[in-house]
Amino acid sequence: MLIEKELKISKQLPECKRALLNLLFTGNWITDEITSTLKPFDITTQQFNVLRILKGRNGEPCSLQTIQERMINKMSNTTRLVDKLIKKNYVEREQCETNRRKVDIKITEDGINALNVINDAVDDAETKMTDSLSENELHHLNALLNKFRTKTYA
Amino acid sequence: MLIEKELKISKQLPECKRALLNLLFTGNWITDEITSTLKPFDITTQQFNVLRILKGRNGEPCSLQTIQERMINKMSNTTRLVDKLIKKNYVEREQCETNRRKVDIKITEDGINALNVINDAVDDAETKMTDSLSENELHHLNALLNKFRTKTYA
DNA sequence: GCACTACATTTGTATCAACAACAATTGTAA
DNA sequence: TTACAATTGTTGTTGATACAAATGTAGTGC
Repeated sequence: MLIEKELKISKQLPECKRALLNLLFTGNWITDEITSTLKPFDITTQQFNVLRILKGRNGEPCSLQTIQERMINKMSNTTRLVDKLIKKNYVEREQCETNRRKVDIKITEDGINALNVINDAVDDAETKMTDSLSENELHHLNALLNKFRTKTYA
Repeated sequence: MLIEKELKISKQLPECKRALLNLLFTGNWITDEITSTLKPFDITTQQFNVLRILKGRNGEPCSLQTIQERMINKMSNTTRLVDKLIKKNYVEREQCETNRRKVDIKITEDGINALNVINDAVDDAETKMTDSLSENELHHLNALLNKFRTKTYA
């Protein structure tokens, strides 16, 4: 659907403004879909994200800083986000031995199990969300987005 | 830049997951840019958005519901968002005469003046942000995004 | 007019996020 | 080995946000 129609904008926008609105709107759309997919599992998208990052490291612990770097939305307080996951017994925290400023965060068995279950639901949702584009179109979209974020220096 | 590199993901993702990450990441990137553009003007992106919506109506008042429909991210509490704008003297609120359940929100002179100034800054930022893509590529991107959001029913 | 439902907005509450101040640790260099 | 700067994480405060319940208004059938 045309973004102008979606947001009930009467006049036609220049292509660049339209692209920005379209990106923001589509991003929110995806966020909403994933949020509601995760709702039954009582976990937020950010918490889910952290679990995925930790699992991606195959048991290797991860500092808060490393987690933050890899998050889709860089947030200002990873400490408290991890606190939530500790309360749920999905991750463990301990002081890093080689650099005592750091904290090692590790995913627990419980966390891995939970993540496996949740991942199935999310995979489903993700597949459905990208249904309308062909593999080729998705590839093209990715290329455009990567290029989009390229900073051009004058 | 490749999204895998941006988020330091070691393995290659399937195209569909990559597209979703890419969209979310790019959306956040845009939000961050606009947020920092607006910061000196002491206004949030959502408040700015509401002002733009109201100005787009050329003086015609607008109910809360109408505003909500047209916002990029549908939020749960437009009342308090408008409260903030009233405090700043950018908008006025009065009960709608024809339907007293509704409230008419109108942008004030102050609001229009502020918006004009802010718009210049935002236009600049928006132009810079879309610099890396050609008009043609932007058009293509828009087409893909519109298609992306098409729901396919089985 | 009265009960009933739908609608539009507001309010209460709990949670979440941004920002800044702080503390602890490490690295470096006189 | 002391001094100073940089890194890493935590905590307090304040404001924003989501969700649910409540309020007030309109329309509809009787």
